[in-house]
Amino acid sequence: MAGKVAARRRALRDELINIAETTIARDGLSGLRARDLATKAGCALGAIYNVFGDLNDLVLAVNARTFHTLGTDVAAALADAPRDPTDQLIVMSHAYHHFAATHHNLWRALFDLERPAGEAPPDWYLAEMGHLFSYIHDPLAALNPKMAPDELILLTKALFSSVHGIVLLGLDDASAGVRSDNIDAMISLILKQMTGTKPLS
Amino acid sequence: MAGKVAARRRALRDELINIAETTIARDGLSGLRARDLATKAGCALGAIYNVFGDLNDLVLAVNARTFHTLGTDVAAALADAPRDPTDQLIVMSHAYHHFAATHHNLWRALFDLERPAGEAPPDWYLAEMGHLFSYIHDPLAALNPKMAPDELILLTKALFSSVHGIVLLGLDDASAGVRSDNIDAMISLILKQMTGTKPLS
DNA sequence: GACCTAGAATGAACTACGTTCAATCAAGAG
DNA sequence: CTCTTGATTGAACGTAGTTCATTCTAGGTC
Repeated sequence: MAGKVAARRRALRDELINIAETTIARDGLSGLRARDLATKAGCALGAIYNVFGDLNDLVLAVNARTFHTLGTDVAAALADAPRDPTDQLIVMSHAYHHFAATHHNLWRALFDLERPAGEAPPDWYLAEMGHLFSYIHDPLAALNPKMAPDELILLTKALFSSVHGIVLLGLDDASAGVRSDNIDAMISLILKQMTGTKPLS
Repeated sequence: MAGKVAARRRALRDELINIAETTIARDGLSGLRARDLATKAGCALGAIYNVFGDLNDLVLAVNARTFHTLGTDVAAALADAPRDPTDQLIVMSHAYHHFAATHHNLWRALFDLERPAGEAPPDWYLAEMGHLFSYIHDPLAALNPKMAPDELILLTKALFSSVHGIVLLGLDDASAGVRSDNIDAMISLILKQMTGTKPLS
């Protein structure tokens, strides 16, 4: 039977990604150990390196999945959001926060995995990032019809980064024991200020 | 001579912090190696552990210094900034960006050093953070005289987090080879939008 | 079905860490 | 000078990721 080897390789690949995903979700990126992985997958230690160049490559595969799910979640939130652009931005940002909070370790792995200096991010990363940006871009364009395209792109990126920063530091506080139900409140506050809506008193 | 030992210990402590600082600045947090440290300091490997509990404690000491310098820089920028609150926020944010860009690895170490889960940040961290927040708080209070104190605190934190996020992702791009002179532009854009100033066309 | 071969699978071994601790050394008291 | 105490030392330990000589096996050939 031709292709049996290739099939096993693919099966092991998926298995390893699954195990790595649950391990990172439970113990964080630094909880991922090659030997544990091999034990859990029922394969030899070296087998991991037949399928992935190194553990970083494996984490990259997990990250691709995570990022895709994140994109799907945000898109779903946008789909049944109100027509109002400001509301759309808020709903998406809350979805981003919700994803980061419920998959904290997986979400952190997206940004904690250190890329070799000066190396470009993988294509799928840029593609998923592009999706997220386009979701944000359109409501912003509706809100600022007269803004120059260049500036609109800058604003899109700035707004994403802002929400990301709020979620990042907010969840950091949360994991240090500081109560932080107010991440959503901060997001709404910023977005309403930025889109010209008056705060709700 | 009493106290000679204690003096040597203090000297070694400072020496180790200095070496760790330049090492992290050059090679990043992950470039810090206990054996290199001992060699450079001309002391035994174990001597490090007479002075610091572990390498994390040493990095914490470096971070205290870094954070203090950061606070000083931002305060200096605020000192010779215009009276206009929006301008003050922009000038401080640019100073934050400038510090992060010129001391990238040291700045990253502030946030990359992983704290044991659920453990509170050290006091000096909270104190320095408090300083930064108070610098931001006052101009914001001037801009929003009618805002409730609670909401103002939330806005302060949200604004800091936003600028932090913009700088973080912007420098990430920069270190991946993407041109990013526009970090300052994004900061100004966000702050002007948020404080109600119309963008400069 | 027996044989052969390419390349996959294996896991002991290697390197590189942080950290420890039994052995060593030196400072100051008597 | 000797003794004692506690600082100092660095070889050794534990735990990582990664490698590669060896073993095994799938699948083609006669």
